[in-house]
Amino acid sequence: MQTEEEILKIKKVKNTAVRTVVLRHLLSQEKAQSLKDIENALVYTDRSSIFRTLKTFEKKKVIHSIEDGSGMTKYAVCAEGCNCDPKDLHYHFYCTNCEKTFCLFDVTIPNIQLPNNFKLQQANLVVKGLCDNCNK
Amino acid sequence: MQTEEEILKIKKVKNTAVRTVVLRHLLSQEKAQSLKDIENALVYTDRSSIFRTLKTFEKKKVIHSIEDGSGMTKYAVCAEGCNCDPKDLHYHFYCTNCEKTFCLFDVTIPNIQLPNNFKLQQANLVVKGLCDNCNK
DNA sequence: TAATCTTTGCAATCGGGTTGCACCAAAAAC
DNA sequence: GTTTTTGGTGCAACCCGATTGCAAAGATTA
Repeated sequence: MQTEEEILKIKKVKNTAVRTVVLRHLLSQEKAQSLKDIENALVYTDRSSIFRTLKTFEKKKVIHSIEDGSGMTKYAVCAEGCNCDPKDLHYHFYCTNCEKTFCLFDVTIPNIQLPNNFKLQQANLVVKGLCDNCNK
Repeated sequence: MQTEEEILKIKKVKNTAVRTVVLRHLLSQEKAQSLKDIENALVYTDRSSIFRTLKTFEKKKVIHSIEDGSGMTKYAVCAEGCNCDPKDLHYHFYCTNCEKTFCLFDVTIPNIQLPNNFKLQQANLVVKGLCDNCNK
């Protein structure tokens, strides 16, 4: 497991106080975090600083963003060696009742054959419905 | 081709002035329309009335909504016999440069095998990148 | 006709995201 | 080592799509 400092060094992002705590928070959470999640966790850090930090992280591929159907963009730390390639995609299942998001790692996604000369940058595959707990 | 009145009758939605013009507009457009699109087209109709009309239409399955990656919810009239089943799904491709949305009807989508007892209601499969025109 | 329910228009609000600006701290140039 | 430059931070304000409270107008029922 890499420390925050190591990750930032590898990804060539200057280490600052805000960046360290934001990255530490993201690393400590199991689930992808929204700006609001981070804001609530880091009460002494300004929202816009967190926001700009996330944008910086995303540009430098420290983290990637996820649209999970909840309406809020979520962020998660890239795994080691992750190039944010849209290859290892997975569906997100968003329960419209309990508002939880599930990552459907087991559902395979075929190659998306785009029309000629279209370039894939990102894919958000969001399925909405009722989870097992709410479907009773 | 059904008239607005016929569609509303079939779907058991009371016919009103606003509903007729909103539905007529949606029927007249090739592309799915956002609230703002409709607002711009129907200058004398109030935004919140259009909004509530869209919500009513959606509940009564006159139209369905689409998240195409543009950030604005779009609406389109259900085809005859459409139950808003998430069967005849297709990907949307959103060009991050020119901000146009493309429907990728030709890209087949396999059955999404959800975990036990999960219920599919809706799917938004949005692929983002550069379209052929912008990928030069 | 009177009472009730629904639709409509207006204004206000909400909430996630974003930006302008001044201040401050670190890095680079002198 | 001091000055200049660059970049990060905090605060407040703004943007914009979506949504709601409320009262007036219209339709429906008793």
